[in-house]
Amino acid sequence: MSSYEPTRIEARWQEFWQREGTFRAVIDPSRPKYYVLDMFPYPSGDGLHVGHPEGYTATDIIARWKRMQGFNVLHPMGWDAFGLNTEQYAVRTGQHPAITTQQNCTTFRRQISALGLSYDWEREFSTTDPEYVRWTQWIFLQLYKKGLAYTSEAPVNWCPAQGTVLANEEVKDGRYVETGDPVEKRKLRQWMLRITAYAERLIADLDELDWPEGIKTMQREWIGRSEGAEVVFTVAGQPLEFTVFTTRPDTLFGATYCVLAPEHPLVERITTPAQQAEVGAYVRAAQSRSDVDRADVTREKTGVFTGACAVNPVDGRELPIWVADYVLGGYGSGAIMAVPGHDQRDWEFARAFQLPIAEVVSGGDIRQAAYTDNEDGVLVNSGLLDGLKVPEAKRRIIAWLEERGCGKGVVNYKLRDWLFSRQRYWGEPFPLLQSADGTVRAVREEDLPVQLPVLDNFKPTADGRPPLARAEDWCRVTDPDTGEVLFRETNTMPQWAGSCWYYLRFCDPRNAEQAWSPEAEAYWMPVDLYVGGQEHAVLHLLYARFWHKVLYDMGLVHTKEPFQKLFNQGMILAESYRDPRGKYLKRAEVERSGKDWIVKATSEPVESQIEKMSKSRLNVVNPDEMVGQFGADALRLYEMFMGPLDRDKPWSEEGIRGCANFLRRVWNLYVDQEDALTARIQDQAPDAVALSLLHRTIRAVSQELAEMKFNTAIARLMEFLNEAVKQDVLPRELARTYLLLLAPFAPHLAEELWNRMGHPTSLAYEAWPSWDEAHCRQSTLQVAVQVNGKVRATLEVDAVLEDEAVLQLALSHEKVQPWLAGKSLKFRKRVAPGVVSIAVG
RNA sequence: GCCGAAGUGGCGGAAUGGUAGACGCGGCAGACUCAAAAUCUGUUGAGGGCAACCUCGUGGGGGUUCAAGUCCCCCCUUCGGUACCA
Repeated sequence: MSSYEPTRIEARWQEFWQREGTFRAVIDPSRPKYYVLDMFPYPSGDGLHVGHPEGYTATDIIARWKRMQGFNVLHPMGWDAFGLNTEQYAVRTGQHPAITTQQNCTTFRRQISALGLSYDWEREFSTTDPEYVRWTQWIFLQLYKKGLAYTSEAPVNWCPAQGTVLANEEVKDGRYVETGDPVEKRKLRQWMLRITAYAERLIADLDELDWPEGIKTMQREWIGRSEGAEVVFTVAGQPLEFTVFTTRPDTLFGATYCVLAPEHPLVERITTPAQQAEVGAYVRAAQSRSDVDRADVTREKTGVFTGACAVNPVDGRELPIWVADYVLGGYGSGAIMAVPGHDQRDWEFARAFQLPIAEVVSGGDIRQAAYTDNEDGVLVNSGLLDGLKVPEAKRRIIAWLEERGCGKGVVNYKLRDWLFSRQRYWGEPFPLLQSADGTVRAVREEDLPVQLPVLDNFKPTADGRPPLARAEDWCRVTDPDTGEVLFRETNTMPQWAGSCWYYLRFCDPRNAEQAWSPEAEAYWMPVDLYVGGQEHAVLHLLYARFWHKVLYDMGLVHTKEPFQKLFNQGMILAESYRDPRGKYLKRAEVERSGKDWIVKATSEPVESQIEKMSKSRLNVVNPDEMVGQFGADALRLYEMFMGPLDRDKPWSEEGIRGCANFLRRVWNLYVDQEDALTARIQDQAPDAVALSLLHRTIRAVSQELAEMKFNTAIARLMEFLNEAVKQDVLPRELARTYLLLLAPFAPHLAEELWNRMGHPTSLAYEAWPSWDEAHCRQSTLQVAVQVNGKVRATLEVDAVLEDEAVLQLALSHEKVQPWLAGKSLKFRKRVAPGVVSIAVG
C-alpha cells in the first residue's frame, strides 16, 4: 500500500494546481518578471509524440525554478491552429476545419496537461479564435497603412500539389520544404510584405541577442547582405542602358562580356534579328525549366549571344551581351558584368564559349582558374587602379563612377519581400475590399474580424480561384455609406501570420479593446527565454522579428527584439526497422537475433536505424503510453536526462525505466511500508559530512540549471540519493531541502512528499535553497600525484593542509618514490586542490 | 563547394588545460525466493599479472605543455544549414 504510484499522485497534484490557480500569472510591479515561452504547437490530428515534451519540460523546469527564486513567471501555452493539414483533412472528409481544430486542440491540451506543466491555462488561445484573428488582421492593416503591404504581379513559387503559392523561405531546391512537392514559377497577383525594408536592422540587431551563433549565422546568410556597386552600361548603338550589380567593381577593367538573365526585360529589345530565333528558344527553354532542374548546380553552363554589345563605362570598350540562366532574374538587377579572370562562374562560362579571359588582379594564374582573392591581390591593366590593392581599388572606382554618374556604391540583399497570400481556406482572411475600379481599401477596424465564410467544399474553384471565391455572398459587400458594391480579397494569410505575434497576445490574452495593453506589454516583454526547434531558424523567427520591429516603430512595443534568449532543443530520434524491400516495420513486428534484427513472422533480416520519429517510419513513441506506464515525472526526468538539451538523442525505453526507478527510490527514502514517513527521517542536526553533501548538491544543481544542463543536474540529484540511502538517518532539514531541489524536475512527486512531510501548501513558491561555500568543503581531500603527467598515487589529505606539506607527502609517497629514483626533479607544484604535478628528467 | 555542430566503454552520455568514463542503461556475481519477476548489495574500458601493480585507451596523424578528450595545424567520418546571390 505504500509503493510509488505515479498515476495517482500526478492526478492529485494536477488537480490541486488547477483548483488553487497555482500558476496563474498576474502583473506585480513589486516583483521581477520572467517570461518563458515554448514555440506553440500546430495541433495535428496525430497528437503529441515524445519530441514535444522535451522543450516543454525544459521550459517548465526553468519556470518552476524561477518562481522559487522569486520571479513572477509568465509561462503560457496555446495553439497555432491554422494550416494545411487541417484543411486537407477537410477536403478529404468534408469535416469543417473549425471542428477538426477544436478536437485536435482538446487532444493536445489533454496530453500536455498530463505532463504536469506549470502553464497558466487561463491564457490559452488558438490563432483561429475570432478574437485573435481580429487582432492579426488589425496588425496586418497597420502594415498595410504603413505601405509595407502591397500587391505584386511578379513570378511566384506555385506549388501545384498544394494548390497555393509559397514564400521564398518555404522553397528549397525547387521543392516545398514541408512536403517535398515540386514548385514552379507562375505569374500571379499576390500580396507581399516589405520585409526588405527591415533587412539592415534584422541583421544589425542580431548582435544584441542571446541566441545560438548558428541561428544568427543562418539568419544573416538568409538576409545575405553584400556591399558592392551598381554600374550602368549603355547598349552600343542604341539609346538603351542597363544596370549591373557587382561586389567587385575593382575588376571593371577585366569585364570581357555581359550577361542578362533570361527574364531580363531588355533581352527582347536588344537581340539582333540574326540572333532572334536562337535567343527566343533559349529564353523559352529557361522559362519552362523547372525550379528543381534549375537548382542543380552541377549543370554545365548554357547561354546564347544576343548579337548586341554593351559599352564599358571605364574604357569605352564594347562587350558582347549574352543571355544565360546562371544569372538570376531575381537578384541584383538581373544583369552582370562578367569578369572571367576573377569570378569562377564567369570563368567557366568563358571557357565554354571561348570568350576572352583578362587578368586585372595579379597573384593567381587565370589560365587555371579564376583568381578571386580580394585582400592581397594587386590591380593591373586597369588604368587609374593599377598598383592598388583590391579594397582600395574598390573605393577608388566607386568614387570615379559616382563622379561621372554612371554608377554608385550600394548594398544588396538576398532577402526578398515576403509573399504573404495563400490560395487556401483555413487561414486569416485579408481585411481588404476591392471596388469595381480595382482600388483597394481596408475594412474598418470596428468591422474586424473578417470571419471565414462557412463552406462545405474547400477546394479551389473550377477556374482556379481560391476556395473563398466559392462563397459568393461573402465576397460581395455593400458599402453602408455609399451603397457601392465591393469585393473581398479571397486569398488568406499564411500560417506564419498567427505565430508572428502570439507572444504579445499572451501578455494580455483576454483584452477585448486592444491586441494587448501597453501596461501588460511593458511589464512582461521581452520573452526572456524562448525554446523550440531549429526548423524555425529562418522562417518563423525572421517573420516574427520583422513584425515586432514594425510594431516597435509604431510605439506599440518597447523592445526592438521580441526574444532575448533563444534555445533550440534537439530532436528525439528513435530506432526504426526496414525489411530488405525497404518497407518499415513496427517494433512489435521484429525481434533480436544475436546482434541483428529479424521479422518475427518470417525470420527475414531487418535493417535497423536511428531516425527522426515519424508516422511513416512507424517509430513514433506516444507520451500518453509513457505517462501511463511510468508516470509524467519519469517521462519528464528521462527527457532531460537523455543528454544535453540542444543535441539530437535516441529514445530508449530502458532509459525511462531507469528514471522511473530513481523516482521510486526517492519515494522509498521518504515513505515506508505503512505509508508513513520513514523512520530514518529524524529531527536531528545534520553532521558536517551530510551538510557538505547537501550544499554541494545545491551548488551543482543551481549552477547547472542556470546553464540549462539538466542532464548533469539530475545526475547530482541521483548522487545525493545514492549517498542518502546508505545512511541510517536522514536529517529532516536534508529531506526537506532535497525535495525543493527535486521539485522543478519531478514536481508531482516533490509536492506529494512535501505534503507528507507536513506542509499543507504547494512548494511552488518556496524559496530555492542557497548554498554556503563553507559547508561545501570537505574535511579530507583526494590528491592525485602526477609524475610526468601520469597519475602514480592518490593520497587522502586533510583539506586545510598547506600546499608545501602536500607536496612533501607526495614526494615521499612510496608509490611515487620509484618514479623519482635516479632522476632529477624539474618541476613540482600543486596545480589544483586535488592534483600535484611532478616532472623529472 | 561553402558555413556550422559533432566523433569518448556494449549503449545514452560526464569531464574551469589537472585522477578520462560522473550519472544512468545493459552485463556479470551475490542476497531474498520453492522458483521466477521485482527489489537490494557488489562489480563492470581493453590487455597483461596470483597479487601489489603495469601497459594501452577519447575518429586518424603531427604539434604546444610538467600535464591535452579539452589548445594549435593537417586529414577522415557523420549530421544539420546553404548553394550559379555576381
